[in-house]
Formats: sequence, structure tokens, C-alpha cells
Amino acid sequence: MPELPEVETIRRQLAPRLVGRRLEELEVLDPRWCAPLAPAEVADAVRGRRIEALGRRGKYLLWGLEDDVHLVTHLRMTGTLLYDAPSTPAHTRVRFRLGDGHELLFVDPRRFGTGTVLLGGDALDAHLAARLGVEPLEPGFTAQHLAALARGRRAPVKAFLLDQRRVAGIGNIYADEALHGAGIHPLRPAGALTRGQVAALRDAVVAALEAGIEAKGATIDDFRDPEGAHGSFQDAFQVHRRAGEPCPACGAPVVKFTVAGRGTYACERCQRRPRPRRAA
DNA sequence: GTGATAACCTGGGTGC
DNA sequence: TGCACCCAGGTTATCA
Repeated sequence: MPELPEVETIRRQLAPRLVGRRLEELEVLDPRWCAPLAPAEVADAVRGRRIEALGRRGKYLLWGLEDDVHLVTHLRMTGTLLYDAPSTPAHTRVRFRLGDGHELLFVDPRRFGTGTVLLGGDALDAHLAARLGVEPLEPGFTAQHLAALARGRRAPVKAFLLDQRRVAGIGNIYADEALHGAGIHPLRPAGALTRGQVAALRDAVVAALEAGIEAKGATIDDFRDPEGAHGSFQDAFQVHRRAGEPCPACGAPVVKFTVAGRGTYACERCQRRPRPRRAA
């Protein structure tokens, strides 16, 4: 499941190969990828333009093209970008042909991945601002800022972390790992965290994301980097997908339950379950 | 405004 | 072996 570290890994690998090249042709093989825009509309907007920058915001990969044209792609759950794949794999949704003869494929078995074109920096900013909150690896992601975001929130802290409009880029894996690192139960209401817990959570989020980037992401089912290689962060999971195994910190068994509709893993000795509130 | 839930989608696993 | 069913989850829309 590509989250911030996986998208950042892709960005770092692709940037030297894409920036400065021309996007000769973009062939959308699955119209769903760019809906509601028509494939021809997207292809016409980007055809022949030089790639000036390859950025990332949250889990979005941002292609900055010349003339202030922006291609915004999202891998969602099972999307991957393959550079010069030896053959065209099943579930290839988009083909990017570069001016230097190389090729990039957007492969996505579950067809959740998306791409869209935005004309002008203002349109890009508005598009991202409507969807994404603070970038957790930027200086603005402080304990004070996180506390302000959480204030008054009754939703479980895990649901809060998964809400991209609050903090951008955290998905199911890194939410579980960060909450374990901070010793906070996923069901604790976000607004009920103490100042110390918020500070610990902020640090644990940053640590988990940085460790994920260092390991070139986590591969559970589908994630591969543009060269087709797997990440290794799954080997460092403390709790995620480790139900029944001993917690590396205390030895108590990791338990699995559902929060915000997502499979959630925690050590309920290190992460104390909040007591149910008594009715008034 | 907030929180919960369904829908989208398909490969893989399980049970019969 | 083949079939039906369930689960996984990021984002968006909808509802209470």
C-alpha cells in the first residue's frame, strides 16, 4: 500500500530519470484512471512538454511540466510505476513515453489509482489544499500544530491520523507503527491526548516515516519501486500485520481489531486501551 | 462541522 | 478442481 515513504522512494528514483526529459506521449489505456477527464484531454495537455520537476505532497506524485502544466498522480492501494519494464505487465493502465526513448508504466491491478491534469500553480495549490493537511516531514509539523489539529476531536486517534486533511501521507501501516512507538492506543480519542502524548506521537510519526523512507518503503502485497525491487520496511514492523506475535518491546501478544474500518494492530500492554466513558 | 459507513475494485485466501 | 465468499484498504460521497 503506497504511503508517504513509498511515494517518496518512487519520487527519488524517478526524478533523475525524468526531470529535464520531454513527456513525448501519455497513453491512457484505462479511462477510469483520469475520469472525469477524457484520456485524450489529459494526453493533449501534457504531450511534448518538458518535465521540470517531480515532487510529492502526501501520497500524491506531482509532475511539474513546462508552461505551468501539472500532472497529479495517485497510486492508491495497488498502483506501481515501472521504468523500462522488460514487458508490459497485466493491469497496465497508463504508458508514459519519454523523449529519450525510455518508458514508464502505471500498473494497477485494482484500478484505484488516478491521474489528473491541472493548468497553473493556483489550480494545483487549490487541488491539494482541499485534500491535504500538514506535511509530516516539513518543519511545520510540530507538537503544537498537531495538538491544535487534535483539539476537540472525539474520533479515535488512528482515524485522525488517517485523515489526509489533517496530516498528509500517513496510511494504515505507518499509523499503526507510529501509535505503537508513542505508546498510544489507536482507539483513544484524538482530543483526549495529553501534551506529552501529542509530542510523543509527533516524534513517532516522523520516526516511522523516516525509517520507511530509509528502507525504501514496505512491501506487503504489491509495492515495487520503479526498478521492480521490493522495499524492506515490512521486516521492521513492530505490530502491523503481526497479530499473535510477541510485541518486540514487552513480549505481550499483538492484537488485531478494527478502527475506522481498517485492520488495526497494537500491543495492549504498551498501548493502554482507553476506558469506556461512563454515561452521565 | 463531525464522525461513521458504503462504494469503488480485483487478487488472493479459505472453505466446501 | 471449481466455485462462492470474504478480506484487504485510500479516497470520496453520503448520511445521521
